[in-house]
Amino acid sequence: MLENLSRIEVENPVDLIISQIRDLISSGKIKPGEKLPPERKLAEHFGVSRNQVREAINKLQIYGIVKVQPQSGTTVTGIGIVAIEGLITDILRIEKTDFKSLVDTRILLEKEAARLAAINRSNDDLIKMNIALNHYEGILLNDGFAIEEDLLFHLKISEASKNTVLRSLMMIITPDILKSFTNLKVCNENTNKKTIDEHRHILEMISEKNPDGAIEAMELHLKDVIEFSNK
Amino acid sequence: MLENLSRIEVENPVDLIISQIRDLISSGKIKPGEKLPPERKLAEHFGVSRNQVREAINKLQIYGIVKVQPQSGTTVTGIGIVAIEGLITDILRIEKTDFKSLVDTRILLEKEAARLAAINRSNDDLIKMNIALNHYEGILLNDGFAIEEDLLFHLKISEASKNTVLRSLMMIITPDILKSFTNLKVCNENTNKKTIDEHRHILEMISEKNPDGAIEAMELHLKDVIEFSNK
DNA sequence: ATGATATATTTGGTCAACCAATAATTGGGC
DNA sequence: GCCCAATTATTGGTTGACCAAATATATCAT
Repeated sequence: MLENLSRIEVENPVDLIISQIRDLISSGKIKPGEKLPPERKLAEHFGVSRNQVREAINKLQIYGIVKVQPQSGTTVTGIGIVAIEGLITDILRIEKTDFKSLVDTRILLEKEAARLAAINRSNDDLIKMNIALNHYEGILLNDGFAIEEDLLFHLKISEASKNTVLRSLMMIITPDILKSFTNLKVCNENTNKKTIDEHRHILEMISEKNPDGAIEAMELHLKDVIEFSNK
Repeated sequence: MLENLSRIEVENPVDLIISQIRDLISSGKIKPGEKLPPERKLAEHFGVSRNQVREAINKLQIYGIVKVQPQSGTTVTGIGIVAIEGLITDILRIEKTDFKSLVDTRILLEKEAARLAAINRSNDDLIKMNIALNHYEGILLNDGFAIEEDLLFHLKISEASKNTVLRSLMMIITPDILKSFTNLKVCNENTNKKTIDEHRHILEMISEKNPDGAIEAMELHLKDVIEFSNK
């Protein structure tokens, strides 16, 4: 009964440090290409432990804002100035990404993935997609919902597209899609039979190496989601 | 003279630990929702320090594979099973992204961004894009190259599209684009005047709220890059 | 004065010990 | 026998000290 009360969200000290460093960069005190102050100085300046500074720098490194060179220093990447423009704040409150943006972008990627898969798929890809699809159907008919397995099938399509970047991007947004769908309860039980047919149709088009047909099939499949996101 | 010799790339121990944990999950020894063994046990089992395990878990957390609960334990999230399928291996060899995939995907995103920007751009967006464009031209005419500023202009377009996810994805691939361009020396000085005109044309189309025109202009602008990636 | 070499300092990386909050256990009271 | 509180053990978080490599400085021979 208590889990729906507003959760007291204590601001993570590491995120605060990230913000501080972000300010250092965006205010122009440190320009791209220049070195960040050493971890010890930063720790002293912010009045925190060095490990927390290290953790913050680690995150910044993962996002590509800075590059650490062992035994030398941490430099602000040239692209940092690009990412700083808004990426970090996005990461800190990633839940604010609106649902429509997510769906629209997903559709953009999915259609292209289906098109490329129809062109580039190997026989091995076909087998893998089939396995994923059968697995999805099995779970769906038993439990009534199988969002994860659904998305897994879609990921196999992006794999078959042979475009590694497209696939990576699909993987990046997949968790968010899953989260949103679960939260908003998009899945609808009485559409199960329909979605299975749609999936089979997509796979068929890819199998036949029909790019336009694949796009069309994917468009049809995602139509419900589009409508849901538009309301 | 030595800096171009093949650098001996020692596999990062933290990445190795990530692989190990990935295996623990994907092999089914730990299922979504279940707890990961405590950090101390993992450290002992892998024969490494606890800090390294913590760092690995940190990364997994950033990518949403696991969720750490202080003083309680680290649980594998539901989405893990999807992400585990390949996301981690992507993290480990992110540099293997091939150039063609990168360019193709970029074009897909850029065209959609231009289209949406032509529909959704505010007057404020126009001002920002203009500033970015002028800044780009200034640097270009002085130094002869301004890839970063170029990409900054493109990012402003994705901002004007008002699709936050699309913008985030653009930001994610931007560093890789920059890296590839620098490595392959795609930029060509005698095309400077041309690219400036192309940029102005794109901005014009967005300003006029002409989606199709914006797509076309962007296509034209990226034509050189497409040709370069196809050879 | 200049150059190379040896030393000292600074750097990020690593580690083991400690802290506070939580979960599990145990003991007592009803 | 059952339930609740006090205690103990376990958890992730934090800290300061130490390490090896890279850099800056000083020293000395030329």
